[in-house]
Amino acid sequence: MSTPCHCVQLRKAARKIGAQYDAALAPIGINIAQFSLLRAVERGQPVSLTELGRTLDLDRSTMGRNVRVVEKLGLVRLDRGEDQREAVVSLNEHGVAVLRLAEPLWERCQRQVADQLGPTRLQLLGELSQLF
Amino acid sequence: MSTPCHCVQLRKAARKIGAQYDAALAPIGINIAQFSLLRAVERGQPVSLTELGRTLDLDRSTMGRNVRVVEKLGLVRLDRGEDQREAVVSLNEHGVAVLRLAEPLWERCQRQVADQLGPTRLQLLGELSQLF
DNA sequence: GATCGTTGCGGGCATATACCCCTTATTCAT
DNA sequence: ATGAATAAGGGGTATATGCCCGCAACGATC
Repeated sequence: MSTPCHCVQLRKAARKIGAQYDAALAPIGINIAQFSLLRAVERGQPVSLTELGRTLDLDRSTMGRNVRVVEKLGLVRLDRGEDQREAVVSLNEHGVAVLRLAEPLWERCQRQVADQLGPTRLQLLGELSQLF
Repeated sequence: MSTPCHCVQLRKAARKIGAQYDAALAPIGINIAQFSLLRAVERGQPVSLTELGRTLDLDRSTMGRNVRVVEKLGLVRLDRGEDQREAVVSLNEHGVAVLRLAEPLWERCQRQVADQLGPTRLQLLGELSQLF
């Protein structure tokens, strides 16, 4: 019979786990994609959209849109870089505050997921993301 | 320092693998989500949107939209069920033909991905999707 | 048979994601 | 120095996905 599609399996797992993280972060009004973005901004700030895209391995245009969302939430500032083509992103105070509030929620969820999966399968995730 | 987020890792892997399947299926004009949907329709036809959503573990409204896409591609037929509330989906001839064409492309990609991952990680991936 | 709770869909809204094309800015080779 | 190639963004388009709300149909109960 038909083997399950590896891709479909992976997407399903990603959806389910994503929903867990989203629920964990919901109390402060951000989701896991936004949390991940804010962390990347904090690590690199001020950082261009292209650079962010490289870091998070997302399309440049996707970055532009995702950044616009957190900008609308009032969490980041967008400026022009020295290179006049670049749009550089940094956290504003609100963004920093939200990130600090989010971190413990994220950590708790991260631990729960780790428990759900167990060490072997958890290691798989790291290996998978390395492979690509 | 900051541990990588399990969710972000998973999403990244899913994006990357998804892109491989999408590229493999591109010659016949469908993507992996649509392929997966067409297979589910064939297995269950005629099948209601709610039932499909349960099978694929997707939100009902998502199913409605995804089905509309393959309908626009001319691959499925939508009818009313006996229960007048139900919209039931079946493949039309074109849908069957496309599915038959897609299968070998999908299988090749599936094998390539399996090789990339190796048996151990592949097994873990199966376990992972079972967890949900 | 009228009513009420349940179920199935569709539409609205929002986000994440990718691709393509266009404009503008920078860089590089001649 | 100048013209070509390249890089950064922005906007358009499209799909996948989820939540919420409202409408319509169904079924059980009175």
